[in-house]
Amino acid sequence: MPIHNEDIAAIFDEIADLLELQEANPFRVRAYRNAARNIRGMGDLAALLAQGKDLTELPGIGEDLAQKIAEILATGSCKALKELHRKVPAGLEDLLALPGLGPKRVRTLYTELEVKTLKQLEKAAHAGRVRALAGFGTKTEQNILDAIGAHRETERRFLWPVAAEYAEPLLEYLRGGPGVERAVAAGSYRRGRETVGDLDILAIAARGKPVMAHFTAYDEVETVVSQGETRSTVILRSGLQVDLRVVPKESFGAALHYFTGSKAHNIRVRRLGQQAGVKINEYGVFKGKRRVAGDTEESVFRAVKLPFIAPELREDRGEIEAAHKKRLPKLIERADLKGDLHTHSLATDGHADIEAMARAARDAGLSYMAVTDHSRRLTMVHGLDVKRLRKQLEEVDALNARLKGITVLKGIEVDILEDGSLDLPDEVLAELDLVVGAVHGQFNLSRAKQTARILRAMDHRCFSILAHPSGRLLEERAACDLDMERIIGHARERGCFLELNSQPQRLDLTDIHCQMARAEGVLVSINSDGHRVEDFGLLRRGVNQARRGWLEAADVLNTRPLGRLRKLLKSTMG
DNA sequence: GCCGTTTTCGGCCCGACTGTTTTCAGTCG
Repeated sequence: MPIHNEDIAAIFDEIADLLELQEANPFRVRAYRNAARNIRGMGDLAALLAQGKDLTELPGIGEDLAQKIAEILATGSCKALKELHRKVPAGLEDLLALPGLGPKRVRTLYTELEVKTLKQLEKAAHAGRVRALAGFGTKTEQNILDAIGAHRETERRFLWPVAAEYAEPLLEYLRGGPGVERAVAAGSYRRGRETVGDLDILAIAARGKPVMAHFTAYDEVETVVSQGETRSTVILRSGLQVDLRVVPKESFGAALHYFTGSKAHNIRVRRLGQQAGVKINEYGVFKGKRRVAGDTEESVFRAVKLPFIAPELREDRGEIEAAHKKRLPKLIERADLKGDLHTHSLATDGHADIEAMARAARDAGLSYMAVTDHSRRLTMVHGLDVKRLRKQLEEVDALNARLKGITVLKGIEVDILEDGSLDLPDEVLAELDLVVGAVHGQFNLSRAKQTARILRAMDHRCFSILAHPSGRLLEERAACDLDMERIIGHARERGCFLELNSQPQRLDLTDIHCQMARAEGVLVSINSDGHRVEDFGLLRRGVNQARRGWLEAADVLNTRPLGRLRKLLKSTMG
């Protein structure tokens, strides 16, 4: 069984939980958590180890953890974890997942009430036995019951555009609040993550109290979780949690930096501050008691001798080191895109004809658009067979003769069949400007088979772009088990391209895979996969993901003007 | 358990809110 980074990270997190319950040295606990977090953002550890790489060179991994990683990769498990499980009752660590319960309280619950499971905890709380414990009270007891209830409804994350639907009106509302000078979204929303767990909003006002009263009075607020003068938390009817922090104007930059995160990035920057002899918090940068910076984010970075780092990069994935070396990427912007290489029309499952799509693409500032309808295998959407595809090609010729300011390219989103062959014969594929290949079924093949399937498809002499490579649908369907390193390497050898699909549920490639593609020199195509005229607006989401993946305009295929693009495509078409 | 332009020991990011207290511990982000 292949061991993934996530498996190792999960074991380290579990060890951290169990150590906490034993009241181990908190810094030791943190070391495990840091390692788990770092591992989630790294290249495949199994492959690194197989290459003979010294794991202690990785950040947060020393002798001990390197040895544990090797052990997990070899055996799938870890003796230290089993050892801990012998000392801590099974299931106890699950209680830590309840908000409001940390290691101290869970331990008390166990030693005083012999509570080991959620069910036992619920029973004890109902019986009023929790409130009697030292340090607990009736309020805490009720909070525990509420938390158990909320825990049953599985944690929900919101796709970024969904979060935006709640965030933007709320920001407008807050801007109209008493004494509010500014209100902006920070957190993972500002970093442009694929999904947002809760919304962090930062407001500038001289006095916090009236702003908080205004905030909690918002008519979509269902629950006020906490309310202070500088920080409050509410839950909206939609289930979205919103944290609002209010700071004075001179603290805006420091607060924006701090609340934008990520946590890992912040810790790095604060540590740099310590080394430079300053203290960084959300109110500013301080030398002793004197504020030396903090009105803008730039001033905070300057205080630790760094250039401005774009929010999308702030994940502690090398941005600090790159900034030090003045090697930060000049991130791609939406205006850099010259075309879109994956769209649909009425011929299959699109909602507009090719002409309407082309006009919309032109209105979106693009100068070319490939129509890439589905192939015959997808009978559900009336996929194109050879005859219908040839008819579409004639239609495109006629359209190009007529349309000004936009060129329609001839393409297909051809199904990659289970054995890696393509769903249409070579002769017709060879008549196209580009062939976009995609997997639409048999997502559950083994890693070896799925990878081989895609490699074989890429070997086809007409293959241009691999669309939505992992097949994942956020919050719905997991990614296929794929060896992305091999696929990216193969794309480089073959001279073909990988898609970053801009549909909010896909955003596939991931940010990390974009970074890998860039490192290998494989161009990424940012496509809308548009099915309706409005869908060209989604390209912003794709560009955002590309920025999170460190891509510059030069790393993206469809930033090329049409002539250059045609040459690149031709080189893939045997 | 990790780490090092204060280096092999002694640090490890920092502040706010809640609920319990009556000056603070626990938890969270």
